[in-house]
Amino acid sequence: MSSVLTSRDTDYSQWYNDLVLKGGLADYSAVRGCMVIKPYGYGLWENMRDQLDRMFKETGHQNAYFPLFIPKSFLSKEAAHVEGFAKECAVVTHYRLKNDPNGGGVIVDPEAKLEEELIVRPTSETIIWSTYKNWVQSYRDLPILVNQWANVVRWEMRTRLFLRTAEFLWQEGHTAHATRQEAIEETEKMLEVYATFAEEYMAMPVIKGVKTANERFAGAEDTYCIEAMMQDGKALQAGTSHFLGQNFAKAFDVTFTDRENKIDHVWATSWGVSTRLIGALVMAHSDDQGLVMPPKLAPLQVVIVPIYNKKDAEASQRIDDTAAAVIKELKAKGIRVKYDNDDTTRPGWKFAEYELRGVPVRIAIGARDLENNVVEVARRDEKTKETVSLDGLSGTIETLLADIQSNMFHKAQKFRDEHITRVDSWEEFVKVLDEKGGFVSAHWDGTPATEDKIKEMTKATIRCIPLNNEQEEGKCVLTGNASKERVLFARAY
RNA sequence: CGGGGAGUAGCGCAGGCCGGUAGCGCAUCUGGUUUGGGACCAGGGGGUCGCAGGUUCGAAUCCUGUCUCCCCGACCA
Repeated sequence: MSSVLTSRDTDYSQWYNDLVLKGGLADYSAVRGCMVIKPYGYGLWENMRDQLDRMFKETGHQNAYFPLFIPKSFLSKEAAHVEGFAKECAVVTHYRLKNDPNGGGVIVDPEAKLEEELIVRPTSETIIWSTYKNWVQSYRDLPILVNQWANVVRWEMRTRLFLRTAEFLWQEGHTAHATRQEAIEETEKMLEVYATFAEEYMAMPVIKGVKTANERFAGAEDTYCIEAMMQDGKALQAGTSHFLGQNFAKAFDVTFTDRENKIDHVWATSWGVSTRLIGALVMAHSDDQGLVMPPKLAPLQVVIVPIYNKKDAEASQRIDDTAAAVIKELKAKGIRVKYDNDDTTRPGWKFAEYELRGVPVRIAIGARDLENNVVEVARRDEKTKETVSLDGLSGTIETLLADIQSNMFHKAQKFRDEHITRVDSWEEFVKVLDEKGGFVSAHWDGTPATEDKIKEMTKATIRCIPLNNEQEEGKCVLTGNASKERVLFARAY
């Protein structure tokens, strides 16, 4: 074995790194905190992006593009916003280099200092709302439903491949509305889009909820989120949708005249998901043999491996012919398939390699199979193999891919559900967090101070207050004060 | 920024305490045999030992400084 993975039990972090690196998703780069997304990882991102993009378009949004650079003064216009992002901004101060007169290569030209420094966007609310000001006069200019696919930079202290990098790819939707109600509906609608995407495409169950004040986006009135559960029992925020109220409209003076000829500030939302979803996908499904990709997003859904026999050229030809016919049928059904007839690696090597890469279905074809009009079909999720007739094979594979997709979801859902624990005492709370992990459903007195205290004592935060949460009288797990509902705590990425 | 670990061939590592001019596995190249779970045989190529100073006749090895990366924590999507 040339590429052995660390097992999840041995070292979960190392297992994750091994998967990302050896599975061919990404590499470390020469720049601290920044990663190279390799073709296989980028192919996965393209599939995610394309599907999300379709869903955004279906809900009435259009794509646009705003600048990478934001004038420093813009960022400071919304108080909470600048507070939230100031500590992690990259700043452009100069616009020119020159040769070092002392012979030390190039240096920043001190004479090329910018009048106003530019921030590399950590998010685009400010540049976008400064623009929307010019787009909106009347209620007839609303709503604005715009999304952009972009890179952003947040100078994180500690980074992890895909989960937290200094630069990452994402989409950010920014919408403007005439009424509070409409903006809230938009926020909820996009949360629903994210939840559907996570569950139906990533096969990753999520809990929809609202963030507490502590965890809210800087500048939002309400932050909605989808929270997922990883295999090590830690929670991961997979997407957020913010109701921004009139905060940014006020900061950038974006007003409109309504039907009653009254002037009001515009109501806003923003929502985003990032390449972090790739990290979520990896940690939600993969195993000690490597990645496990959900068929709907897998860059490669089916790989066909020929089992040649050099002494029988005629049989090898029949294998190639059969594979060609199978590929034609699969492609006709829109299935992403590859024929790996590279004769420099042997079948066993290929089997291991495609398992590491998480290709959902593998078909092996040898001379022996052809004599019986069958092939060997292996599924990655359950690591099982069976002999399947060549007749109607593409239909069989199509059904199998759908079955894998649904099996992966149900497996992840079962795991997630088993990792939601209701607790009613502090002892239990700490015990469950330490010994079992996962979400802990407990009463909380509703104060930020209590949440902070709990975080300090246990490193657990409130991941969300689930939507449509059951109302139930109870006592705060820490303070014993009255509480009307349970919230979900967890240690999180 | 604190705590831990590591920089020696493309990858993974040994050598270091006891200084003498670098080795193993995998990968790679050539030829051959092979192909149903990471093949085998034979031959070959590849390294200013992270960087900079110092000690010494001589430094991967000792000393000083410095840089980088990974893991854990504080900050966060």
